[in-house]
Amino acid sequence: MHTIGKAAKRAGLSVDTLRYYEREGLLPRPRRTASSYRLYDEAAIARLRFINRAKVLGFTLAEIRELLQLNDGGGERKSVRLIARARAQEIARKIEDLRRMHAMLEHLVSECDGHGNLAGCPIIEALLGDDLHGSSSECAKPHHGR
Amino acid sequence: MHTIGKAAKRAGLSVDTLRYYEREGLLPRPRRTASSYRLYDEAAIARLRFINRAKVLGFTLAEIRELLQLNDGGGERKSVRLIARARAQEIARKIEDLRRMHAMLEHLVSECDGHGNLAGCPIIEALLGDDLHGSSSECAKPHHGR
DNA sequence: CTTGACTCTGGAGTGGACTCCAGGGTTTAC
DNA sequence: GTAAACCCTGGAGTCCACTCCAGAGTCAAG
Repeated sequence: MHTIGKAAKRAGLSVDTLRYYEREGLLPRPRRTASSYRLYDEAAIARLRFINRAKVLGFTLAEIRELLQLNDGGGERKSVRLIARARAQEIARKIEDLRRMHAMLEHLVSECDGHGNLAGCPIIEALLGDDLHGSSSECAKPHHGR
Repeated sequence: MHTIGKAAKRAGLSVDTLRYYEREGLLPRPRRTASSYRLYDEAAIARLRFINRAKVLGFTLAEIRELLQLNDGGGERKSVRLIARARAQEIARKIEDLRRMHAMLEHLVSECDGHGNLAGCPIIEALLGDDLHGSSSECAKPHHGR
């Protein structure tokens, strides 16, 4: 049994974060000592690690809560798979957005020799003008959310 | 000369956003009518478009302010180029992070047939277990910032 | 017995980029 | 003339995932 500080250390999180997760319903209310110190067992720490891993994969806390509820309530694989797939698709979209941005920036940087004042600087020109990357218009606003 | 609503529409922003940008110093204080309605000319609208384009490229408002100040103050190409390059590098890093996440998720999803209850679901297993993607350990936390 | 490290609670603050509100005044269309 | 649609200001609220705080209690080492 670990007090909050040790549990936090073992899970790689901060004490405040553990209490926050508890408030947010990602962790069940833990057992307490007589002096109302929280006590965490190995299962609780495994749960914290689960949360951490899912965060690394880019899940939001809301999704993680969903995953945990599925797990706690004996949900179905189908649901978990769906969440993971949605996440993967969102990430793929985001990557596409970023790749477009990156291409435009690289293009602009490559066109700019970095000498002289701003008059005629291709980067500024591009920002001022009507076209951002030469000609075509597949330049959409990035998708929002996360 | 446009009042704020029309200027906002032409720039593809909201009225509130225009006032916000003014407060934040991205826009100079505009001329006013006798009844203190803001008036925007074409130059102001061009500036708004500039801001919008830069946002599409993923610049933060702070960077955009910097870019605008450079432009207003007759800065040097070198500085602009530097900002753009830094931005491009950040984006490249972010793309790498997302790619890693995506690969892991896709792997997990492909391993899950989507049938049955959660016992033995590879996605849940991966989140619970000690390894996230088979074996190696190149799975770092995503870089933070933006 | 004291010091320092730990824990508790409830609540406030952070940042980035807005977005919304109340409580007014103004302009335009019919 | 009146209703709708616009504009003004200052300030508060939003989202997310924390992070920090004050003020108080508890525990382990020396």
